[in-house]
Amino acid sequence: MAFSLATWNINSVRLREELVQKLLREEGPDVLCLQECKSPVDKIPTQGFADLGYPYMVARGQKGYNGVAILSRLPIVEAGAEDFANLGHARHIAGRLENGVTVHNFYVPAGGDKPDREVNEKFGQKLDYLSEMRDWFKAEKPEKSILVGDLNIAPREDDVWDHKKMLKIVSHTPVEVDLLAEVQEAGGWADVTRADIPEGLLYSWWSYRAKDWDAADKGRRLDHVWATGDIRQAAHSSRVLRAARGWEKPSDHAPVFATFDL
DNA sequence: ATGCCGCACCTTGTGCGA
Repeated sequence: MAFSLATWNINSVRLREELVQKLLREEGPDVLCLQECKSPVDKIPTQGFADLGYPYMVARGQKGYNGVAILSRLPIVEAGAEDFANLGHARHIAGRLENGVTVHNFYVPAGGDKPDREVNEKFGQKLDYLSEMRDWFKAEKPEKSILVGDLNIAPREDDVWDHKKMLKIVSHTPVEVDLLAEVQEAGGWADVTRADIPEGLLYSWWSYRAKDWDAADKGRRLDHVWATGDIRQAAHSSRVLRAARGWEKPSDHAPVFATFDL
């Protein structure tokens, strides 16, 4: 069975209900993982999604901030949710498909402005969150699993518009990039997007503050699709739907897609 | 160094995103 999957930081699922529906109608991924829903679970507008053929959802939510959801055409059973670093935030949900594949959907803390945990508590929380992800996957030894989400780190030089300028900017500092590599190593995760698209600049986020995001193209690749080693070869057809960043009242993130033959 | 934009809410300012 082949199934397609997308991950998208939606920046309010209620405000952008119609954009989610547009994506489901026009692109039709079998599974759509959303981050920054900014909604309690019982206020997520599920009816319209169900009407489009997506009756299954597992989610974690809270009022105003964070929030993750997995929408699916395929039956999905909840496999769990973790609260790494004990932040009390809705940043992770995992679900299992009937083919035995587990999907982990993450919204890693952004980390604030200054990359120094002595003066910026949020940066410390980001590092702690990643460390606990690493330790958890090291113990868990995930198999037949996909990890997606807004990891809020652009690891490679060609994942940012200017590597040297970004070295002290949160999301591309060496300490974050190294920790993300440790998470990857601990879970045996492969970067599906970069296996499919190994060369060249590739972004999934462009700031709202840039006047002309498309022409300036000062982006970062913050949104990721990973797979465990046992299924990494089944992945193909990765792409970033850059056009979605140009939709009316857009999210500042574009959806990232992959297909798995399993 | 700051502001730029845009979200939700304890809403006409504030905290957060990154």
